[in-house]
Formats: sequence, C-alpha cells, structure tokens
Amino acid sequence: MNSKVVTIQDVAIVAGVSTATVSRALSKPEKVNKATREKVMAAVRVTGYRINQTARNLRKKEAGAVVALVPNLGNPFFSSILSGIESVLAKEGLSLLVVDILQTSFEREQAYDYLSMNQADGLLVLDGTLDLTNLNDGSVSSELPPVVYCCEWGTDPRFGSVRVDNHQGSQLAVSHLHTLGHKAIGLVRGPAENRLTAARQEGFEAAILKHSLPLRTEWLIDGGFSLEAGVQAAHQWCALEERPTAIFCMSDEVAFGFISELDRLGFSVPKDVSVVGFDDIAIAERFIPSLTTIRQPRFRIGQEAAGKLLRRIAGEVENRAESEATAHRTVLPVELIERQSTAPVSEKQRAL
Amino acid sequence: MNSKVVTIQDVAIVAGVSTATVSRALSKPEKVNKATREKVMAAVRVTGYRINQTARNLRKKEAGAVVALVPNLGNPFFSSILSGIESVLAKEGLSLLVVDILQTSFEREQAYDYLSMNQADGLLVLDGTLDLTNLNDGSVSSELPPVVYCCEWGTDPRFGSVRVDNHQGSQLAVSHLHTLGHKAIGLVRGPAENRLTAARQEGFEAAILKHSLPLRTEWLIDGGFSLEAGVQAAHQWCALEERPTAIFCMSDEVAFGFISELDRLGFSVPKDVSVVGFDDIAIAERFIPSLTTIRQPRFRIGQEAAGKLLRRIAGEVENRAESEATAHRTVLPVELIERQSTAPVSEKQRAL
DNA sequence: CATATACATGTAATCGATTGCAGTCAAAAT
DNA sequence: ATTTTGACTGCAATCGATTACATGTATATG
Repeated sequence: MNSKVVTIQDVAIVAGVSTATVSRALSKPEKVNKATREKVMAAVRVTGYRINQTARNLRKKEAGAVVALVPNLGNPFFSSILSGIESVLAKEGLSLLVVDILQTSFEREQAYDYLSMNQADGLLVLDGTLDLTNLNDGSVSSELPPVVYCCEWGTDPRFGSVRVDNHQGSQLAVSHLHTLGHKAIGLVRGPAENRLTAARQEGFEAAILKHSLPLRTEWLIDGGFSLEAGVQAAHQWCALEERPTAIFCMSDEVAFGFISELDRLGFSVPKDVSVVGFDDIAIAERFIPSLTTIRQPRFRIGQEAAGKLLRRIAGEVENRAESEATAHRTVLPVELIERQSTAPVSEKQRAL
Repeated sequence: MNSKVVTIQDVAIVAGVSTATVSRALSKPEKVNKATREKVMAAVRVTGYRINQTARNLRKKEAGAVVALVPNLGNPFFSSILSGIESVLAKEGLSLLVVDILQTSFEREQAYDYLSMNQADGLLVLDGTLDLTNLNDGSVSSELPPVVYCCEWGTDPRFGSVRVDNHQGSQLAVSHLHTLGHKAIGLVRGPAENRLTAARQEGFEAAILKHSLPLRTEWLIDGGFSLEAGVQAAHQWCALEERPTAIFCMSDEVAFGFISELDRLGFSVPKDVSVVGFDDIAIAERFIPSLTTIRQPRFRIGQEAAGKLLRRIAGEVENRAESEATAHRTVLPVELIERQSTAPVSEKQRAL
C-alpha cells in the first residue's frame, strides 16, 4: 500500500481529524473523545502507522535513552548489572545505550556529550575512575545533570550512587576466616587507583584489627579484578616466607586466577590456603572448589540505579528526611556465601 | 553565560553567517571557505555549541544507532561479542542500543519497531529463535531492512549473518577425542529449539560416523547452554548403564556445570571422563581442570557483524562474485584449544 | 434566556539541523 | 570587454510530532 513512510498526517487524513487530535489520541487518550479515539486507532491500524521517535524526541526535548558507561563490556561482572538496568528501563520505554569505555578510547569529555547532544536523558556510570567533576563546568553549569554511579561513586556527593557496603563485605570475609581459625590472612587488592579497592581494603584492615589479627604489609598483595591478576598474586603468595593461611580476593575473577595458578604450582585450596572472593558471579558456585564469596546483588544494583536515575530525570528530588549526602547514596547489603574454598585452618598450615 | 541551549542559530549569529554555512562548516568542511570555517569554529568554541543529534537525525532520517537483540544479557558469552560490536560502531560514531529479550518480555513484533520508529538504523540479532520473517510484511515490504544475525542465522537467506563453522567445531572436538582413543563419545546438546544445537549435533554425528564410532541415542543428552543444564546432564551421564568415556558439551557453561556436578558425585575429569566445551570463554583457561574447548572468536564475530550491518545500512550490496546466498553469510573458523579436561582413554575406563 | 464552564478539536508555531535552489562575486576564458 | 565557470553563501522549506492557544459546542447555573 504505502511505499512511503506513514506519518501522523496520513493517519489524520484517514481518520478525518487533525494531526493534533491524532497525537493526543495516542499520547493522552483521556483528552480525546472515545468515538474519535477509536476512529484514530482504526486509522492507525489501517495505515500501519508507527510513531517516529526522533521527531517526538526533538519536540519534547527528550532522548528516550540512557547511557551506561561500562569500563569493560567483556567483563561478565557487568552483564547482570546491565540486565537489571535494562529491566527497569524497558518498563519505562527507555532504551539503553551501552558504551564500552575501553573500546571507545573514551575521553572524559565525551561523558556528557551524550547529554548535551540530546542523545541521552541520563548517565549511568559503572566506573568510578571516570571523574565527572567537569560535568559542572559546561553550559549546564547551574543544574546537576542526571547521573548515577553504579557499584561506584564519584567525588561530587550530589551525584547519585548505588553500591554495596564494601566495608561490610570485607568484614564478613575476615570474620568468616577468623571463625575458621585463620590468623594469617592476606589480601589480594583490586586495581590501585580504584575506589572499591580502597574501601574494601579499609574494611579489611578494620576487621583484622577488630579481631586482633596480625596485619602484615607483605600480606597485602597488589592485584586487580582480572584472572590474570589472580595468577600473578598466586606467585606472590608462593614467594612469601610466611604464607597467610587464608586470602581474601577483591573479586571472584582474581580468586579464580589465584586458585587456578596455585593448583598449577602444586597447592590446593582450601587445604593449603582458604580463599574468599567478592561478587558471587554465576560460576562461583560451580568452580572447583566452589568459591566462598561475598555476594553483590548485581541485578538489583542495576535496577536500583536505573530507578534512581529515572527519578532524577523526572526531576524528583530525593529528599527523604535523610541528610543531603545520604539521600543521594543507596547502599545495599552484601551477603557471605559459604562454599568449599574455605576450610578450618589445619595443623599442617599452622606449622608453616 | 548561556542559560539556554546553544543552537546552530546562536553560532551563526556570533560568526556572522547563516545557519546553512554553520551546518556545512561542521559536516562538510571542504565546501566552505577556510576563513569562514575558522570564524564558525571560533564561534562554536565561544558559544560552547554542541550539535543536537535528535534534530540532525530527524532531518537526515537516520537514527545514529544500532540495536542489538540479546537473548540474555546476563550470559557472559555475549559480552565479548557486544564489545566487538561496540568497537566498530564507536568508530563510526554510532551508538549501540542493547535490548535484553529476556528482561523485556520481548514480542517478536517489537523487533522492527526500532527500525520503523526510527530508533535504529539496523538490527543485530544474537538469537536465532527470534524469527524475523514478518519483517517482510510491514510497510517496508519491498526493501530488506538492515539486519544481521550474530552467531546465529534465520530462515530468510537474505538476512546477513556472521557465525562460526559449527559443523567444523563439532568435528574438531570429536577428532580430538578420537585421537585420544575415545570410542564412546557422548553429547550434551544445547536448547532443543536452537539452530546452533542442530548444527552442532549434525557435525557431531557426521564426525562420529566418519571415525566409525558408535552413535548411541542414549549418549545424546538433552541440555542447554547453562550451568544448570550441565548439572542435570551430569546426573544423566551418571545414570547411564554404559557411560561414554568422553563428552562433548555444546557450550563451556554446560561443561562447567557438568564437570562440577560430576566432581560432587565423586567422578573426576579427565580421569573418569574427558570433556570438551564450546566457546572458550575467559574462565575456561582457569577452570580446574582447564577446559579443552572449541574457540569462537567472539570479539571478532561482533566486529564482523557490525561491519556487515554498517555496509548494509550504507546500502552497499554485498555482491562479491560469490553466490547470492553465501554473500550474505560470513562463516568464521573455529579452533580447538587443548587443555586439561581431556586425556587419553585409560584402561580403567575401557573396562567399564 | 443569558452567561459560565467544561470538553473536544483544529490551527499553526515550534523543536534544531540539513539541503535544494538561487544568488553573488571574482577569476578565468574568449 | 563580455561571458563562462566555479566557489561560496544565504534563503527558506523540510523532517514528523507536540502543544499553546483559539474556536466551537454542549451542559450547567443564575
């Protein structure tokens, strides 16, 4: 029938009404007479009309989309979060634009290009190292753009953030190991510049002190969040004169790399060393040994972050009676998942 | 300075030229006098002008974005592919819209909403079960919309597709096991309705026959692509009267579930049974035992698919001297990665 | 019966950039 | 000197939907 694109005009003609009425019938049905509405709907069906989002967005000065800035899409840790984000956005009819910072050779400035170019209504930042302070400089100076950190947080306390209680996570890990009788507990840190690393290390050290355990700097191993970092860490552990009988890794991936390389080096987990991870990604339950870890509710983090962003976009200020700062920050609890990679400290281990 | 949004008008005024000139200076610099161009650029800088993508898209009838339909964003298998897609799109200045079909309770019809609503210039489909034949019905009937299947393929041969040689993958797996002396080789299938499952099974059976090995239906275990499916499969294997000494799993995830559950049931890989996976996701190298598997170049698949889609959007017909059908389909080679989950068949195994 | 009120609909401006067409002007060709 | 050519630039229409405002009609009120 129609070789051309069907516009609201065509529908109007077929329905015998004005374009304004068609528009209203579609977006504000209650403002239009029932009979008219049905005429319009019929015309829509006949013509096969589909709304042109671009035109609508231009007029309404919206983008209908939200950008998620991901440090590395290839990392499975982020996929569940994105999934959670999607689930919320989809319900509101918003699209999710995914930007892989690694792949894009992402410049800091580009962060808000998406906002200023009307490509997105808001920003979800999954990488804390991306500092967005200059978001305040631009032409939008007066208003705070809708930005929510996800699993992360930035310097400006006015930006929203959704994350877990990292401090608590470390505490749980250490307490668990302490309960199992471990006294020599080491740490494989995340990336050096990362905020998460700092927070978890802080929690770790606090917990160590709380339990009056020794805190040795040589037991603080530099790592990262990757498998490879875990492999390196294994060699470091191995080279230690006095080896900790338990290790807390700041991510499951490092833990896997660590355990795997240990295995190749002839050590066994948890017999020779207990290992606790962080995240509880899917494979943690099925690794051999299954991994004791701190569960982050990743899907939920995504959902909460998306929800918070949506509220900001809608202009709802979050002013629950709480203080300014905490109103912007949502902190979700973590959970210790006990599995096979941790075990009571053995005689043989003590002997070392 | 500017409380309002800066438009091309403002730039034009500051530069003392018309909006047309500004537009040209920005998008077709060569069509504008150097002096003028510099005036414009200066004005852009002064005003802090940012182009409004929505307006541009409306006028140019483009969307500046591509949609990727993902069956389950939470599955790490897809993240690398998305990463590859992103890397190509970013270079062209296109955005990537990610739609999680699971989370969106995705209706088939919505697949081309994105196209018809001008939200996307093309579609990347990572799920073969999503049949897009009705894309031909709509108002766009005459022209084939830019759609490329990624790791998958659909019924309409005119849609593009980029995938690996699944047949070959199965062959490699079986040959490898055969070389190790295995005669009783089982298969854990993927999801029943899935095209990949069919293709890989076909390749598997062909290879089994080629090597004159026994093909027993009870050795064809129903599975899926998930960890859980692998767990189930382990029980099935266990319940078998005559157990295959080697199992080919249609995905790494199933393989992990399978091996893990076997471990819990008191069996060991590769001692009691050799296992080959498919995909070679990152953790495969670090699983214990490390997983022998068929590597899919996932990042590259994403790149190729994005490239192909881009070409289709640009309207370049792919008419390399090849036949119509094959021109649309890119088939990438796979690779056998030998690791520790497979071993020569042992005396004890033969005894069973 | 006249006026107020609410509701339904149409008219036309608007969102911000792009681009076909026409006009200007100087350099090159005749 | 006149015409041709070509390079720039500006005018104004256009993309498709939304919405403020105006208009018209029916019902309620005094």
